[in-house]
Amino acid sequence: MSWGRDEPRGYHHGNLREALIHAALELIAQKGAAGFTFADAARFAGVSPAAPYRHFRDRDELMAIVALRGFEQFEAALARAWDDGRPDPFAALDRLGKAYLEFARAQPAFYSAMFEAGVPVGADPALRSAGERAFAVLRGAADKICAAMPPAGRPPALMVALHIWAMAHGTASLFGRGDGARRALPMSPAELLEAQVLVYLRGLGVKTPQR
Amino acid sequence: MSWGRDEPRGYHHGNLREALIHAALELIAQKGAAGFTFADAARFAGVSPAAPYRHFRDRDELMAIVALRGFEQFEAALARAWDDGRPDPFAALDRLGKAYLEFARAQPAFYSAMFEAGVPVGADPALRSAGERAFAVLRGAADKICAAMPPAGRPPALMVALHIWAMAHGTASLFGRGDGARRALPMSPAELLEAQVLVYLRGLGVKTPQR
DNA sequence: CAACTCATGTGAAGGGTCTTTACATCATGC
DNA sequence: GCATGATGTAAAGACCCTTCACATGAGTTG
Repeated sequence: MSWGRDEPRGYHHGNLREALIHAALELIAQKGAAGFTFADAARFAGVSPAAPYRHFRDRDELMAIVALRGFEQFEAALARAWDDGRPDPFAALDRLGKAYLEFARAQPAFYSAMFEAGVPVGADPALRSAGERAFAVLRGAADKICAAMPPAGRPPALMVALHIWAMAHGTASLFGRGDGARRALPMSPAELLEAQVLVYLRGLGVKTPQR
Repeated sequence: MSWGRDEPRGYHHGNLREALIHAALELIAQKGAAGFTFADAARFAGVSPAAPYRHFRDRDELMAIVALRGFEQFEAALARAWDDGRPDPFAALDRLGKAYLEFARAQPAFYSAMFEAGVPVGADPALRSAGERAFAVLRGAADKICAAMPPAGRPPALMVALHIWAMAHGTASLFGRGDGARRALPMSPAELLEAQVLVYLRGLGVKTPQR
């Protein structure tokens, strides 16, 4: 793949829109969401600083597109991990948590754009709905977890989904980012989250299969 | 209080350092951590764009100072809420969670600088230690919670502290920020966190006094 | 009290980014 | 072929970042 300015090209780039998105990912990963500049992306793609404006209203719109792509990939990664709750919802939930952390670790550019760059997720309908779809995976998992409980005293699945989201997100944000400089932990983020979710499930009264 | 450029002043400002910190807080709260500029802060304080360089190496250092102040205020707010676990550790823990959320809601500028602006907390020793002191409040709370459990099967207090931190931080980051545009919830962030912590504590096997 | 010194603030300047505008190039369809 | 619209360029104004030489005046010292 070649998104940079390796080969010479004619007056027209041919695929500038995609090239700019990839440039943004590369640059955000390198220098953080704040350090990334529109002109940088143009330079990276080998075009003039004005060219990006043919494809995005401004830097913020490019950032929002990156966040949108991020939510789509995030949803795909979570859905792949959840795999419809196979072989059982608890093993699948464990994979789901690990996938959440893995995404935050391996895709810092997407994660920043989605959660830290101040992109107004609620404003853009497309972005909002992409976020909803990603959350829907968690929601589906919570449904199956709740369905495994006796109907009496069964908690609202939405609440359980929000709780799982908060645990995964908190763990990822505090301990699971690439920098690692944040804190020396006695255990890995994945172990920490797994233990946390297990305690939480026990608190819900769920019988998790012991291993 | 007057940190703006209300009254005229002589050649020297008299308290520029503090004025710039307050300007930064004001501007970050208004326009976000990314939108805040060094020149803006100077204008806000009524001095030339070069003046801030007499007090801070660059924009990043000012941001780090804001984060430092934030951690100090955060620690104070958490300690006040925890109040050494009075009247009982569970009521105090509930206050602690609410204080965490309240800080994120009422002090978005501090919160952004501390957790979202990409300030390298691990790098600066003063910043790192301020963060540690804030966390120490959670750690102390976890100690008392664990002490209320039967010694057999008592979990590591550090792990419990990290779990509580992750829950509070995840809830605050996802649902508790000022914008509110993020998601319509069936319950308030405070209720959500309280329920989550209660479930978690039950999972630990703690007997929380019923109300 | 006068002179000195140093912290603090200014103005100007170079270099970078953001964004718009008029213009250049080329792909596409008729 | 040729018109047309999409895409890229160059240039320009406004703003920010940062440094430098210089100005000011507060505190110290004899």
